Amino acid sequence: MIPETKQTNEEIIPTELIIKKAVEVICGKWRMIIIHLLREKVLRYGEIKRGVPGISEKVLVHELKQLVELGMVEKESFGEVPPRVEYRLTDKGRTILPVVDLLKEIGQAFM
Amino acid sequence: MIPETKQTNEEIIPTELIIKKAVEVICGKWRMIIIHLLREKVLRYGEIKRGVPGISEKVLVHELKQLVELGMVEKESFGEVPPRVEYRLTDKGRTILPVVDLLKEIGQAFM
DNA sequence: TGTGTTACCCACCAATAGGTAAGTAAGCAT
DNA sequence: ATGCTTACTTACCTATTGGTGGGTAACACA
Repeated sequence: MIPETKQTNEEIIPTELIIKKAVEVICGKWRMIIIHLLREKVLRYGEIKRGVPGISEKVLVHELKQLVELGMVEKESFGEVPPRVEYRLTDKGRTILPVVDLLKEIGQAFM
Repeated sequence: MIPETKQTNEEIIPTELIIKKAVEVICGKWRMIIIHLLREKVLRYGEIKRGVPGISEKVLVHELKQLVELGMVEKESFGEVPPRVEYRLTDKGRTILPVVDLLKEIGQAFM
């Protein structure tokens, strides 16, 4: 059982740790749905909320914060009142769109 | 926002529900690691346990049960003492190997 | 003055996931 | 008799996740 993953001139991280991290990143009841929503459009907070029916405000705010922290989403606040805040996928966020697509394929088989 | 997924002559399931189900199926701290372990070998319970360091017995047993229920893993008990039990990936289980591979690629970027 | 708007925050609660440590069955070797 | 082996089970506990229902800022408009 030898770690298979190489990083040029850097430490070698065992596959299981990498998978664990990736699972951390993509999991959560709503996260992939939010990413999927943001796939083609820049959306305001309220638009995301309406696009993810069933999610609570607390969780949506928390998810968006984490997605920003992870570098997957960018937040832009315009200093207006009432407030206007826009969220858009970053390039890093786009790297997980293939996962979303795979999930769409695979999910069918388990319905 | 029109549901994009068609099933010939069957009900149309909204994309978000499919993604949600898929996330349910693949999530859990250890599940993808177990699947990855079983990728090329049929393994006994104890071998899996040693291959997933850190997992508790309770959780491992529970995960294996769920994977069997989901049809992703097959369990074979030989009526021996001390017991011998083998676990192997099913074809259905193999359908999520592409997800594991994607996770391996993506996980890197978030380490 | 009062109401609506929007994107939040907060205190509290419930459900689920995961961890710990002990025990069990049944046979074999000592 | 005793202990070793293996694949579990059980009771109990903690941590994380998610949900509920309220509040707030700051301005525009009636």
